[in-house]
Formats: sequence, structure tokens, C-alpha cells
Amino acid sequence: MTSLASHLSLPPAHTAEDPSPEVRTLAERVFHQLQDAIVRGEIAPGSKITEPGLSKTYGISRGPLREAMRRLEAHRLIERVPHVGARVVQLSMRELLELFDLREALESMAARLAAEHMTADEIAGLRNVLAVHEGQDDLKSGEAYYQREGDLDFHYRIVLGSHNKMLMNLLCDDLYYLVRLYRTQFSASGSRPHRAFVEHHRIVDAIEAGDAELAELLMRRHVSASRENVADRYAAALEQKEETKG
Amino acid sequence: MTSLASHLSLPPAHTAEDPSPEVRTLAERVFHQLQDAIVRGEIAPGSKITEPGLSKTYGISRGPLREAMRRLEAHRLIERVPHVGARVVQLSMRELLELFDLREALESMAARLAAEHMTADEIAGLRNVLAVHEGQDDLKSGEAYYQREGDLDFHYRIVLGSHNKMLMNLLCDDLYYLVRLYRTQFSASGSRPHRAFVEHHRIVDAIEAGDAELAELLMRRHVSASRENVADRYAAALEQKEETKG
DNA sequence: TCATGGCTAATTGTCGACAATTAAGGTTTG
DNA sequence: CAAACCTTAATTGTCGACAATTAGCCATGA
Repeated sequence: MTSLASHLSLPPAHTAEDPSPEVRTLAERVFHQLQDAIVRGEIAPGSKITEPGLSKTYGISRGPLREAMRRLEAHRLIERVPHVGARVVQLSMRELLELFDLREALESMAARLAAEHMTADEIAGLRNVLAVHEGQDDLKSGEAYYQREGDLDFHYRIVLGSHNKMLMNLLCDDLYYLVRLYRTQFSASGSRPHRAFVEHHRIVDAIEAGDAELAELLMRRHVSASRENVADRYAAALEQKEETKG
Repeated sequence: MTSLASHLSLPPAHTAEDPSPEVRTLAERVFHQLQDAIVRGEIAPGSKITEPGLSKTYGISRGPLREAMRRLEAHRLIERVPHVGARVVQLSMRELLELFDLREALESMAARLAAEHMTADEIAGLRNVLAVHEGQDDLKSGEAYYQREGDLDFHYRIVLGSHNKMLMNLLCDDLYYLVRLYRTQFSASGSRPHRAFVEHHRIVDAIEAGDAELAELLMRRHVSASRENVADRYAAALEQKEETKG
């Protein structure tokens, strides 16, 4: 279980299958292993990865490895040039902000659909996630890592609650891996944790009340605020850099 | 940026750089060939595709073929089961409607960004597309096929006009192939052509005026109207089927 | 000194063969 | 006669080897 599901407190329904969802073949396994290694930053962003190297590291031949790399390429986690090689994506701040724009459009839609279709059980699970993370926050408010995974957990569940398969695929299988990659690459500390918690609670309230319009609006604001926060911090970092230089 | 560009009315050729952007390897070529064959319906939806079969058809070995299939799988054009085989996706009406929901969220965002960032040249090209397609419409209003490709051409250019790389990748490289696949699978005739043209013109007007808010609203309505049109036609088809049966 | 040319080593692209798994069909048995 | 088992053919998964392309390096010459 190497997918995003393993980082969540509950198993996501749409990937739940009998024994092991997709890890029965070498190519599948090394795909998930590489995906995880890249997202966690264990393989440096922008670094070149060679087939013989990975082949030896993971103890498999180049055949399945190349298939895994083709999938990573399709998910935009690596970039390949024919006859030259592949390297882990190096993401720019501009692309990060673009990613936030996408999330704003898609997750606000997810929140609206969740308010319409989420079951009582799913809502209860969502509240539970908030409770758990707030407990962690009380315990050690500086531990940003878990908080960040918790944040993604929250968003993940709302997407599942939309009951829209296409949307689930798009966000959970593709974009969220990029989000996590950005977080490691920019070592973006969670920041504004209390504020985010309040917003999360209000979103759940709207969903529970079945107020689709409000849920959509709140989620849009929430993602937009995160985006602005990241942009501001980046601008500040740039400015400070200029000062030390001048 | 190779992919869908070949279906547009504007220049793939005259900037003849290196031979071909992404068709230098067998795996790449067969990927695009298969992608095209699936989207055009030349390979029946739901039909099983075997590696020896395709290998013989395209005259390549199974190695590159499998890499191409892995990419098709990541793009959700085929579905694979380990040790069993692969088949072309068979899409349900529910998923088609979900796809429209995605498009509504993403393309309305694209229209807003296009109104903010599109250049004069790009807008001129957009108007040209409309003119060309209206000419075709006058000439032979029943020729739905070209009209549909033209419709996608219009939407494609607006996405490019957003100047948002992530959005371009998502819509042009992934979702639009699914859209075309749906069109062949449901043999969805263009329908409401005149209405759509009017809406297209208004959207361009808003973009040219730099009215981002209006462009976003109009595009949202436009996609939503298409969705309702498809849903209505499907409901009608179902009803008629019931009548003939009872 | 710098540019240009070819040479070499390493990596990627492709292929054919072998092993593992599945699904189907026939056979046996209750 | 039906159900379960086994055999078998076909397909998929994996591997190692060979061919093609690239990038770096050294030598040569203006």
C-alpha cells in the first residue's frame, strides 16, 4: 500500500480492493516506490536518474523499470528527453501558484458536490480527522509535518465525498502528489495553522448543513488564502535575499 | 506540446524545427497512434487488446508497445488488469456528465485567465477559428464532425490563452482526449450548433474586452448548457427505448 | 588561445526468449 | 447429470543482450 492511502487514517474507498490493490507486479511496485521517494524528496529535485542506477537500486531489470518511469512521466513527476535521460521535476514558484489556481477551481467544486452527496458516516470521519489533528496541534503545535499531511487528509476526504470519480482520479491520483512534491521542494512550513483549522471547521459545517453554495465559497476562499500565504512568504524570502545581497 | 496541436488549423508545419517533437522513438510513435486510434473509435470501446496482436499490427516488439500502453493507462484511455490484459475504456453516461462538471470548473477558469492574459494575436486567431467554422456551417450545416472538431479547437485555444501551463497540460493533454473519445462512443452529434456559435462569439467578446468575470460566467454557462443538452438527449433516447420496448 | 574535429565511454532504445499466471476445455467422480 | 479437478494453450511479466544515439574528452589546426 504505497499510494496516498497509506498516509491517511482511513482507507479510501475507491482504491479498496481485495489483497493488494496494484502491487502484484514489479513495475507497479517500483512505480509506487519511486513515486513515494520523489514526493518525499529522497531523490533530489532536478537530479538525473539513470536506468542502470535505479535498476540496481531496486534490484529489477530495466524492462519493468522503464514502464514505471513512463507512468511517472505521465504523472509529471519526472521529465524525459529521448536518448538523453530523465530527471525529477524541478518546480518553479509560478507553477506552484498555477497549481493552487487549479485546486481552487477543482476543490471548490468538490466541496459543493460533497455538501450534496456526502453521507453521515463520511462527515463523521471528516470531523474525526479535524479532532485528531487539533489534538496533535495542542500537543506540539510546531510539528508541521503531520499537520500538513493532516491538511491533505482533510482535503482528500472532501474530494472523496464529492462522489465524482473523475474528480477523485484527477485530484487524488495526480495533483495531490504534485502538491506534496512542492511541499518538500519548497520545504513550505504549514504556517497559519490556527486560521486553517477554523476554515476547515466552517467548511465541514457547511457540508453538514447541506449548504452547497456556502461550502463551495468557503473552500474557494480557503485555497485562495493558502495560495496568497505561499506567495507572500515567497516574496518575503526574495526580499530578504536581496537585502543580504545588497 | 506536440499532441493535440496537430488537430488545429494553425501551424504545425511551417516552423519546421527538428523532425518531430516527440515521435523520435517507437514507443512514442505507437503511443500517439494508439491514442488516435482509440479516440477515433477505430478500436472498439471495451474491446480487449492483446500485446502480441498490437505488436504484430504495428510491427514493433512488445517492449516499446508496453511502454506506450502504460502511458495510455495513465491517461485513462485503456484499463489494465495484471496478468489478465487490457481493454479500451467503456465510458458510462455518468462519467460523461462528471467530465462535463470538470470542464465547467476548469474551462471557466481558463476563460477568466484568457481574458486577463491573451494577446492580440491569440484573440485574432480565435476569431479566425470562429469565422472558418461558420463558413463551414453555412456550407453544409449537417456536417457535424468538422463542427465538433472546430468546437474543441475553440476551447483548446482559450485554454492556451490562459497561459497557465498546468491547466494546459490537464485539459489539452488529458481531458480533451477523453472528450473526443466520448464523442465517438456516444456518437454525440454536435447539436445546437447555432446556439453554440452565438455563445462562442460572446465569450470572445468578453475576452477581447478584458472582462474576466464575464468571460468566466459565459464559459461556465456554455459548458453547463452543453452538459444539459447531452443529458436531455440521453434521457430522451432512454425514454424512446422504453416506449418501443413496452 | 580558442574553435573544430573525431573518438570513446556510457546511457538509452529495441529485440527475442524464457518464466509465471490465467482462463478455457475436457475429464473424472460423486 | 452436475460439479470439481486437472491439463493445456495463450497471454502477460521479466530478463539479458545487442544496436543506436548522445555527451564528454582529447587532439589537431588556424
